[in-house]
This record gives sequence, structure tokens and C-alpha cells, in this order.
Amino acid sequence: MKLSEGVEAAIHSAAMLARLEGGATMPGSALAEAFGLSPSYLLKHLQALTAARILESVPGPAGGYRLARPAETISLLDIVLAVEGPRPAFRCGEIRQRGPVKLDASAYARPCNINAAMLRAEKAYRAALAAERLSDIVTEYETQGDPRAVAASCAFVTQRARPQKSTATRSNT
Amino acid sequence: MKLSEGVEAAIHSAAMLARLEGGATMPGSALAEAFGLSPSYLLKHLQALTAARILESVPGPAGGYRLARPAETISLLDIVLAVEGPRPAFRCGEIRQRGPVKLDASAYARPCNINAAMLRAEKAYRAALAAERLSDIVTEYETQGDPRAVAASCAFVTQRARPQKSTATRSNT
DNA sequence: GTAGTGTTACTCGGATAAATATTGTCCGAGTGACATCGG
DNA sequence: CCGATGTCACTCGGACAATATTTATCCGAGTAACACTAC
Repeated sequence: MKLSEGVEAAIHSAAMLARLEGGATMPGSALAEAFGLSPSYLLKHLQALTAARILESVPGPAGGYRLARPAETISLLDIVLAVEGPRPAFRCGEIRQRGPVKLDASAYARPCNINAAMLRAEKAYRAALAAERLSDIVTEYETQGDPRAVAASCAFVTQRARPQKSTATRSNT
Repeated sequence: MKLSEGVEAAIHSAAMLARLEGGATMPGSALAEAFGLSPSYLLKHLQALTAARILESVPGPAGGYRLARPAETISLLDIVLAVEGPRPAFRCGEIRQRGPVKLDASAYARPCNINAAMLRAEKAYRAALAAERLSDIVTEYETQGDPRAVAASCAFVTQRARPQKSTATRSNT
């Protein structure tokens, strides 16, 4: 039972993107720099999130990624499934039928008890993941997190964010 | 989130061993044959279960494996942890500290919110797995399972089981 | 007939290769911003 | 001075290796049963 390493990066990226405002975007390279990851690899997971309709990608200069839905409607389960795939962790291979004893197919009509038990547990896992909303994660972080870390990440977001339609301050030339 | 293939084999093997009576044992080769698996590979997982004090191994002829504890005290969590390892699926790499922003270590004293959320969900998963006792699995199987399949597996167990101290029937000779 | 003894076959155990999935990297296509040129 | 246009740099997207984990296999150590021999 090993969870992909990229899940952590995906959740952190989504949490940072959730702090953007007004449809602003942030390039994947900035996210990779924020977490000390190789940009090319993080892109792979961001693409998976985009394919799952969790993120939106804006191409071109001043482009980047942005949440496709409000953070309130995104759960950790959505992110995990997008990165790891929708298949359950325990996949019953029906080894009970592979023995030397050959029975009629009707004898295996009932699902495997062991598979059912494992899926029950996994259902509880997914329910717990679904209960963890991205908005709660961000709120909890901004509220209970260390003020210095929050300020630093907020500054990073402000610095690297790309407004939706070049509303840049343009202080100088 | 992919669960090892051997977990299924381990649980099925444990469930079959739970149906033995009076300290009888069953060799790993019989278990492998029952599920159509390569004996050498199944042995690896049975060894893991033995190392975790879930199974007992009896060497020599007429030897084999046997539950080390009553089935009521064995949960699916025990088996999963024995095969997959005790480490949690989500392992926080503290990527929040790997960014270019260097803060004092005290800023990261509080645990990562994302890690905490993932561990909460995994805690629910483990609790659900711990609630699934091996004895319940076996009872449910014998009660609600297809009678033909139950009879066949019971016959297999009776045929391949090795009594504890050669109490063989010795009908002829 | 009984006890002792050597052999034998069967078991588990750990160390060793192959296959697969994950991780990491690279290059190409697309797009909007910017500078330049013309009116 | 304003607009159109061409160039460019930056972005994402998918295809290609390297590594780690999982899967599968083999060979060796140990043990108790079995057969044989001696008494």
C-alpha cells in the first residue's frame, strides 16, 4: 500500500492555486520552484488534474494553471483519484476460481467475501478523503498555520500570479 | 494508490488456514495449488505473515503453516500491514520546506495540514480494516457463500491438511 | 518382535533474476504578448 | 500619433529513458517420517 509520490505535489499545488483570486493563473514552473520539484515532472501531474477537470490550463505567455471549480467543491478524493487513477486499490483477481476444483459459474455468482470486505474498508477511506475539502485545507492553513509561513507563501503567490487579463500594476517602464 | 497483488493471496491463504482445526497445518504448496499461484512466490508472503506472528510454520515432512492466534484476534489490517509494510501510504516529504523561501525551523513546527488530512483519512481506512476480523470473514463465507463452493473448499482443506501429530485414520494395511 | 540408526523426501527460508510501474527528463506544438513597421 | 503585422518568448502537451518497486524463480538448510538392520 504505497501512495504515489506525486499525490503530495498535486495536493500542495492545488492548495496553492486555491489561494489565487479573480481567475488569476500560475505557471507550473512557479509551482515546481515553490516546492523544489523538477518542473517537467510536476507538469505530468498537473496535466492529470487538468484532464480530471480539477484544474484549467491557459496556454501562451502569462498563462498557467488555475482551479476549474470553486475550492469548496474539490475534495482530496478528487485529487487522489485524478493522480492515482480511479481503480480501487484492492483489485480482486478472483483467485478463488483458479484452483484445481472446477465448479459451475453459478457457484461464483456471489461476490468474493474478501473483496467485499476490502472494498468496504476502501469505501470508508474514500468517504474520509471526500470529507476533506480543499477549501477547508486552505482555511485551516491560513488560520492555524504559522504566520510567517503563511505570509511567505502568500507573498510568493502574489509575486508569481498572472492576472487574468493583464491588469498589471505597471509602476514603471 | 495500488495495493500489492500478494495481499489478496495472503488473505485468502489466511482464511483457508483459519478453517483448520486442532492445530493442523497445511503446506504452502497446497495453498498455492488451491489458488493457482506459483508456490515460490506465495511462500514469500507466507513468510511475511509468519514474521508478523500471524502464522506459524512447522518444518519437516507433514509440516506447513497454521494460524498463530485465534482467528477472532486477526484483522485484515494485521494482514495488510504484514504484507505491505507498516508505513502509511501517504508519506509527507515536507515539500513545503523545499521552496526557495528559507524560514526558521520553528515556522514548520506545526505538522503539515495536508499530511494531517491524509493521515486522518488513512486512519479511517485502517480502522475499517481493523474492524474486519478474519473470523467474521470465514463465518460469513461459510454461512452466505455458495454451498457448492464451501463444500469444495472444505473438501480440499480436509484432503490437504496435515494433523498435528500423525493421528491418521490408517484404515487399511 | 522391538529398538536403534541411517537414509530419504518433504518442508520452510533466504538470496537471486525478470517484469512492471513509477519517477524523471526531454523535445515539440500552440498561443498571446511585444517590438517593429507602415499609415 | 495610431494601427496592423511579424517575430518571439513563454506556456502547456505528449513522447522518451532511468530508477525503484513489485513479481517471479531458484537453490540451500533443516527436520521429522520412513525403511532398514541388528539384537
